Amino acid sequence: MTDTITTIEEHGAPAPPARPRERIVVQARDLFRKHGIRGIGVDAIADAAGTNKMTLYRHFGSKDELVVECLRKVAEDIEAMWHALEAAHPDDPWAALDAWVRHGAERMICDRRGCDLANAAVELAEADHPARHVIADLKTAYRDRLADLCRRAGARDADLLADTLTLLLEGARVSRQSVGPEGPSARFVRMGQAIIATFRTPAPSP
Amino acid sequence: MTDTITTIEEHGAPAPPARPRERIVVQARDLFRKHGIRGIGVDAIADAAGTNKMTLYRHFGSKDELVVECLRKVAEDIEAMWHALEAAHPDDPWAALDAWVRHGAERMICDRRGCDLANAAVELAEADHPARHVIADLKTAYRDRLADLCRRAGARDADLLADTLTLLLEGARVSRQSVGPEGPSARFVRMGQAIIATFRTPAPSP
DNA sequence: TCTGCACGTTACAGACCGGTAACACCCGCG
DNA sequence: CGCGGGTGTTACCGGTCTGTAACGTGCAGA
Repeated sequence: MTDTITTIEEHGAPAPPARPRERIVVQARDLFRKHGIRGIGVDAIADAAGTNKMTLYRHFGSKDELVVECLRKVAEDIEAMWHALEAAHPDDPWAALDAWVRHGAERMICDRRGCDLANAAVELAEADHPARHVIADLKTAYRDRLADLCRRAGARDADLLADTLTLLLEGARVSRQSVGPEGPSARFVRMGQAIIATFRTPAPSP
Repeated sequence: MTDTITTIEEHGAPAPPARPRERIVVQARDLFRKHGIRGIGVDAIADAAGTNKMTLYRHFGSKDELVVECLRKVAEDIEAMWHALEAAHPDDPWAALDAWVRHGAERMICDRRGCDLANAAVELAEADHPARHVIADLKTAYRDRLADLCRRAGARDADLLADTLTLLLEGARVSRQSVGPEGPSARFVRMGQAIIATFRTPAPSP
């Protein structure tokens, strides 16, 4: 019985996960994020995961498959975020919307790079890349979920509000990569809250 | 006196420009846009420009230099857009703002890929890439120009309006690459006009 | 103890990339 | 006519990339 296994088994898995497959995905997500998908090679990913290229290719038939798997993991994180958000504000959709805005801003603070999904869409220019369907599906699901929240809140035009907030966040995250955190994205929270307030009143203009 | 030169001299330069340097830049912009900067090689660019890699390297010391030159050309187009916009609405900033929104939407219709500057910022993940300064400067200049227009129009909070519109357009162009033209970006004009209207009234809420 | 399976290691293939060297060519200009 | 600069051509270098082959190893479970 080696130490490596006992230590892992003892306290969950806070450090590197035991199985090579998970370690690869974790490291791949990190490195794709830092260097871009085209900017890092599978060899470096396997190395960072403490394994080797051969094992990587035994789990993922190609680099593209690994990319898709990483995007799916991103989706899981997003799903968890939604659950936490709705659990924190079960009966107050407006508060949930406000929390969504603030949460979006918080995520931006730590990250120099923006949204993994959007970045991948930009980087993988080929129109038939296998990741593109995944990206489109996830982004659409995200918007629909936000629209559902707006609808439950009784916003004036829930779909338009959801679309506006979606573009605002998307823009903030990409703007950060162009001009940094001091640019227009710095006032994302104020914008979001102001726009939400606009959609809260029944009908201001005739 | 050869034909090639006379024809060019006669009717401006609608077809391929005469000099290899310009042809290279034109083709590079097109191919960078279609395949991404990392997705196309200098050899293919030189080929598309009807010349060869050696000539390309005689004009541009490196691929990065060519990238920077292309971004500068993008800036020239943006400059021309601003001139046209302000010339069309010399004394009506609100109309100019509205035209800006509609023009932004028009540019999106034809383009599957979004903003060259933002795409480059996403793709060139290295923090010290020579193109990053160019991108940041141009994006900042763009925002400042929009803010100036908002200020001249007498908007309630000109800077916040400019930032909001900037993020909205940025988001629309990147969203298109994720979910296509039927996504949230489809209603960019409505959003922009609604937001501008909000900033036009003196102060709606106490 | 034996067997099977996941994993590690090394080496390699084949392609593409950015960038350079050397040389031939053509054409305008003096 | 000769000259020089911009251009075309070919070949090449060294590196990196994705992906594969072949073989060795160590552990787990029967």
